[in-house]
Amino acid sequence: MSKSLIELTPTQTVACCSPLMREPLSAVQAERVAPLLKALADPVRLRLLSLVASHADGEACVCDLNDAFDLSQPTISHHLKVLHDAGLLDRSKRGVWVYYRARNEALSDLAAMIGGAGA
Amino acid sequence: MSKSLIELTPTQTVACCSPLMREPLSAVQAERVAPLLKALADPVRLRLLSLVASHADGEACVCDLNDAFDLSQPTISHHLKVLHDAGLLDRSKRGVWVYYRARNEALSDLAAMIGGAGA
DNA sequence: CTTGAATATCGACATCTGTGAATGTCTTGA
DNA sequence: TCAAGACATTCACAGATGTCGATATTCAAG
Repeated sequence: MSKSLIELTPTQTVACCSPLMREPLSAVQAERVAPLLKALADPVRLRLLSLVASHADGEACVCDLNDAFDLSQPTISHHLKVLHDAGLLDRSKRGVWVYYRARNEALSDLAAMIGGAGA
Repeated sequence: MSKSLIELTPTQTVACCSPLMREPLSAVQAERVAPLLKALADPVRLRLLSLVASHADGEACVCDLNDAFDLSQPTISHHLKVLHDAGLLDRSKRGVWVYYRARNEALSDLAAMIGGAGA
């Protein structure tokens, strides 16, 4: 797991719980983490991310994603962009089709910082 | 850990990764999880929650929290209410003072469902 | 080069959200 | 009973967000 979201302090070595509950988040840290949560904090985006992440090859074509919702194509495109801009989805274009892939590292980092360990 | 956020399926027994990446979230599940993330998805609330969670006795007085921010008292009160309504903070009044306590279970449930296991 | 299909971008709109000033509600102490 | 302090609620407002229709962009096929 990468250590990008939170700078590790010496105390970390005696990890007892997630960074969130170990010591107060600095304003800077909070400003860095909040956008990721904001990107996740929407029912449609949660389902989109889950659809992509749980898909066979770990990636999914936008054409498939569009059909899974009762929303317009631009709206789905918008949500995918939000997830991509937040660093939660990777994008790759092959021919006319665009495939998105979940960035598992980003997800587990986020999970670790929220409620990590056994806490 | 409680199992409130996501109903467990038979597949769960062969857990390989978080619910989010194991299989597509249903619309109902997404609608249930999103509000929690929404409550967390704000820099001020992240710091508030972290302040409370990492505080000595696991709880903190509003009077202390107010001083930690350059925001008006009503604004802090509002954010605390959002966290409380989402089920992330417990509230207890003792005398004139109000103490908030982090609901660790809610946090670890959330973490588990986002990026859980080793994924 | 033109057509058609797959995505993205733009413009507009209603709704939601973060914030502060003013005010209300409790509770303690005099 | 009154005054003062701790916290919540209400009101108002600027800015962000989700959505769609229309349009632009990119690519493959013919």
